[in-house]
Amino acid sequence: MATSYNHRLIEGKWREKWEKDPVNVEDGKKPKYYCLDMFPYPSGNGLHVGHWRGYVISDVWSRYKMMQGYYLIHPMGWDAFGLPAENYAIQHGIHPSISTAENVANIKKQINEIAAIYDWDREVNTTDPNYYKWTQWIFVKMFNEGLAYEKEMPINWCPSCKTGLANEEVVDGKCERCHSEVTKKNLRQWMLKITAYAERLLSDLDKLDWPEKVKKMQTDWIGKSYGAEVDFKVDGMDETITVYTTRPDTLYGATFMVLAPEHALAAKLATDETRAAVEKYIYDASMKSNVDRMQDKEKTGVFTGSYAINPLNGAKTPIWLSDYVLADYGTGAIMCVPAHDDRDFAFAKKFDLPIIQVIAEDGKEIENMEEAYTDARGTMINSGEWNGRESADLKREAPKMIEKLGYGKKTVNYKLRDWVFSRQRYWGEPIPIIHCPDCGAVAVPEDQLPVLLPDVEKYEPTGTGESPLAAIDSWVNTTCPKCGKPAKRETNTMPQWAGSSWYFLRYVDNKNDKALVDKEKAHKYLPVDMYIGGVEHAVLHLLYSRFYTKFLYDIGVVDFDEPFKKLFNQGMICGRDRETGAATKMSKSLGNIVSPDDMVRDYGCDALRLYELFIGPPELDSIWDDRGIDGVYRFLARFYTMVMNNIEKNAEETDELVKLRHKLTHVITTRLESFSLNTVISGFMEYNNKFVELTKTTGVDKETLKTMVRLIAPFAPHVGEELWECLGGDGSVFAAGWPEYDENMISDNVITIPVQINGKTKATIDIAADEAKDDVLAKGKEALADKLNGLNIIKEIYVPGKIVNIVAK
RNA sequence: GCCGGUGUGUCGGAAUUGGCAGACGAGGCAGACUCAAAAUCUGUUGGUGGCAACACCGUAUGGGUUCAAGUCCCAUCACCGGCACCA
Repeated sequence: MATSYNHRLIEGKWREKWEKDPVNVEDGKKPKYYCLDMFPYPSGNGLHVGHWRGYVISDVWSRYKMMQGYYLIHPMGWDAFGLPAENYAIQHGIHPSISTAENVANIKKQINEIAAIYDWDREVNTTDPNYYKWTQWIFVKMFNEGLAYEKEMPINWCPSCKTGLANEEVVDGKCERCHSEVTKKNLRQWMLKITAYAERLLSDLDKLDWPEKVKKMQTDWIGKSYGAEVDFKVDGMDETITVYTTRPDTLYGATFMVLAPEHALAAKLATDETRAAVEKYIYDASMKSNVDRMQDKEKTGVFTGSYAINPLNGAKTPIWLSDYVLADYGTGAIMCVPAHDDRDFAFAKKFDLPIIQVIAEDGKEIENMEEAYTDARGTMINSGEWNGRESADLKREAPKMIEKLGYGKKTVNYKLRDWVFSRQRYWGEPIPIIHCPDCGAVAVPEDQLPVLLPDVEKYEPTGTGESPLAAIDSWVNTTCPKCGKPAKRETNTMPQWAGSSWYFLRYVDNKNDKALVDKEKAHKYLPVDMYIGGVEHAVLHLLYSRFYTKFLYDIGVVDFDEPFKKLFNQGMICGRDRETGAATKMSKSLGNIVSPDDMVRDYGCDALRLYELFIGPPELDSIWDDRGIDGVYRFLARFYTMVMNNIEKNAEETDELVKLRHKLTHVITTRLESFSLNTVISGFMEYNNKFVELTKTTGVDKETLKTMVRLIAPFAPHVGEELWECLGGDGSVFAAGWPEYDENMISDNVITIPVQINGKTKATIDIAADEAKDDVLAKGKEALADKLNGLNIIKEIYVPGKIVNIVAK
């Protein structure tokens, strides 16, 4: 009698063995494969079963690659700077470094329960001075290249976190982290000139094997548009206003102009009559929060009293101010063509401004226009020498024509803004800059890095726009590295994204104190072949990392300019809302968190790994169901027993079994390659049922069992190793190679196909795979003889190997 | 508003990309074992009608293409996600 499946014994045994005798070793001959997880923030809450999913997926993929003969880079580390640790410190008076260290230890223990094949020698922690030395080093390099610069400007400010935020961190006008409404604050900021990379960040997306959805999100975020800048002279003033437009073809339809209230000329355009109203409007706009500004769908505005001259036809168009024009996009000024733009139309209606149609769908003017005609297709009208032309052609040609006429220039614009990089918080990398009254901002010399984050007594953000570091005089006051005179340190810190924008590089050379990464190692092990993590980083982390990598490529640190060749986004695992039963994020407050520790104790790591995959398509969100894990546990137990019974039985290999073995290998490999991991598991179950049936009769031979065990090993590594040993396999199952299949062995000689009448299946017949069409049709008709009786056969269809359909009346 | 995605039994989900809809699992029902329960095993399980063989209906809704549609086309609805005055 075979022993039954005992996950505790098996898993304990193999954990010890793997520790002593690692399987993923470099021999200098194997090609490398770098499979990376998005590293976690070491939260005090620990992991729930949802966090496991991505790690299981990446480990399965890693082990598969390892079995295919690759040397694996599969590291793990900690994105440990950030607000939660700091908030915890504020509440409990414990230094963030201490709570962070505790959390790291705890989560590391939890992560080890996954039995993922992480190489802990490569571990990194963004809060380690030996790590953030290089985070600062990159900043200094960017500063030297003019990509990091200081600017005083109104930025997104979270009143609850009391810090500035990047554009990317504002979601629906709210703070990405705490969901407070974001306000504006005029602050001196460190900015990174990510816009200098806009074009490359956009066009290089083509090179990437990423989900289309993520590429699209980045494309939209970068937001490239083609158009023209057109210069309008201000009537009676020695000033020119340049507008940006994507529709220069509609220039004859421009009946007014609108400037953002923040535009440099805004106040200057006011006349004596309008001055009071203009100044009030500018002031009011400056007081409005982003949310107010977005929520006010109703257009507001004020007439400046001045007019601009349309360069094309000399028309005098009134200049207005309105906050629907954004100061920091394009030129902060637009020409308005109400007939062909929804917003301009609404504005014109509200303030009773003229509307001139210049594109007509059918050559005729629309009477009493009720909405703008925004389609670019049609014929030009009311447009001087352009009349009669196709507007789509004109749209394409107009920028060049305007440039030739000297009225402006062809240009492109991006929605992407420069990256607000300073945070007025404690728990982050100090920005390595010294402010000297004489020399200005001076970078801390490289040999003096890292600028250590000093201890403070009070972590609280001040709310004044200064970081808590500003209160430590002994740290702030220093000397200028250039002239030696007294100077002050920059007290802002970097955003959490700083450390995570390049961590994947450091894993391959994490102890190097001479360089960010050794060039040879970088060349040998990088870039990342497969990156696995949640879709929530689609524009933030993934865009920043691409920017950093491109910069490091430009300064010769690495020899590739995209960090992640392939990306996979796993879906979330949700809990159920206790009342509504709807799927919701697992959260403490909802009390629907499922702990992986409990699951591992009760069912074992292998069962939990299988269930994490079986639960649903890996790229979609799934809902956790406690009963579901029973199913995979039963499968593992039955599989284990089946193998044990067959070892005892010691059956002979047969042609049928060999075929079955090739089919199984084919099914698992193709599904795994297409990342259909849920159906990989159901495939195992299906074949196991077949093997269980066979065990009752002829039995299953050892080679077939060994194949199944090798195939299942990446998914259930402990069971894989245990059964491999029981079957007498050499060494570790992970060194045994991935089974291969022969295409010729996976097709059957005799196949069963359906026979239909008028597309409805009435019978099935067995045919030879290569049987002639006429024979098959004859067989089909014979099978349906009584049903075809009295019917007129109109058409007979045979799709080879698939189906017979008789069309009859 | 714009862009993208999804919609299949009681539930999670399959369906080689136009070829037997519901694989695999969960749950249910029935049975075996048991004093009993759990565990395990066996059978059954989309709906309606029928003793039955079988027939009809069925992949959000309405239409279409096709010998054949969950899959393709058109329209509509619902939910989810992204962007949101970017000129």
